[in-house]
Amino acid sequence: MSVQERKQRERAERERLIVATARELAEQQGWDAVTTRRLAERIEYSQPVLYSHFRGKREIIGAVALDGATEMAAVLRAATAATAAGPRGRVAALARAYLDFAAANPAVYDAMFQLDGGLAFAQESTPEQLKDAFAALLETLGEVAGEGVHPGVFTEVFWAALHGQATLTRAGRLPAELIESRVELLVDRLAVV
Amino acid sequence: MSVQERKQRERAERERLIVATARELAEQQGWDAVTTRRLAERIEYSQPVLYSHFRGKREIIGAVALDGATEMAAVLRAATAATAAGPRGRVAALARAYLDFAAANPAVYDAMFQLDGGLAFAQESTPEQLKDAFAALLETLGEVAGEGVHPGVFTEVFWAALHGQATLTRAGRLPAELIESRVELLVDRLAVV
DNA sequence: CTCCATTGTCTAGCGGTGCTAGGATTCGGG
DNA sequence: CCCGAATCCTAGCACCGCTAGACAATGGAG
Repeated sequence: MSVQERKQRERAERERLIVATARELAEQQGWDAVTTRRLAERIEYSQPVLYSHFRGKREIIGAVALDGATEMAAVLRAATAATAAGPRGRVAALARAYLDFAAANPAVYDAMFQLDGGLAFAQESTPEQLKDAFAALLETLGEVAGEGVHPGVFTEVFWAALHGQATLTRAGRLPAELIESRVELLVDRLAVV
Repeated sequence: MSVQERKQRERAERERLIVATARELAEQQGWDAVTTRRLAERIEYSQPVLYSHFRGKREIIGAVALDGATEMAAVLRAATAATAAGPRGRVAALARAYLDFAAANPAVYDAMFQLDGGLAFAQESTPEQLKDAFAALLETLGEVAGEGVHPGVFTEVFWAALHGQATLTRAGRLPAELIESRVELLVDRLAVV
């Protein structure tokens, strides 16, 4: 029995290694550089080993996305918890933390929201990590939805606005200089305090 | 002389054919299906012909994006012009037209804002078509920026918010049912009327 | 009208991709 | 100790973007 358990542990460990390596490689050189060959070489196994853990490349991206969601949820909660000021301050802190996370972890952010990781969204079968990341947004944003506005819908709108700024800024579609004034404007207008 | 002119015309015509075919194929089966081989087959020339018009696939995507920008600018201006109601009504019409365009032409929208078409953004060398599409947004949104708010920055924020909704909705990240209430909320909060 | 140079186009191929079939090897249980 | 099962790798498929070099068509000069 113990032997089987050890093997299972080693297998799980190797799976974590794959995901971590994929993330690292994507963050260093972009997702285009994450090929199954390079990834296999980095973990010092042959290509087919990857396919004994994941159905294919898309599932690996999905795994990175789930890791990222967990991390993002923690980052967002930490940011709002650290802010003593009222709702307005918490929302501003949340927005900045979100954009900072996206800027600091572009590959992970892409895995979550830009690439196809084969994940379900906004439905029952959505993985727990994604629901929780959304919940982290909802906790703070629900306070400032305003009367008669569904907190969930408000969170979606605010989130989409942040997402737009995150992606357009990183892709060079929005000038990088005025990031701060854009997030200020967004918080001022959307949040009801 | 006339012979050369005819050849030039035919060449320009073929270039238009390439771009139109790429767009059509992308809209039908997604950008992944737009390979140089398939594209060449559809226009009934061999692959290398594509490279006598464009540096590579990315430039073809860029050409589709420019076409899309021209079209989008026209659509947005038509939508606002057709609305008699005041600034609030024009902004709402603009927002709906934008989201409709993105939903109706997903491949073109991707070429413009999601994929790498090798285009410059938000700088001097930005192609005229892109500047004009942004100008179309600015014309209507500048009216409702509110006092002390730079119209350009306001337009960027509003645009990013729309872009976020467009991409997240299409990728299944946001439920499709509440599109209308999300755009309503966005307009109500962001626009100062 | 003939010849040549230029232009245009195609065939074939390079190195890369995601993914998989099938053989070799290792290893635990009887 | 030996056999069967589990594990892993080599080799290869079909496809990708892109390009070198052979070949054919064509317009201009003599």
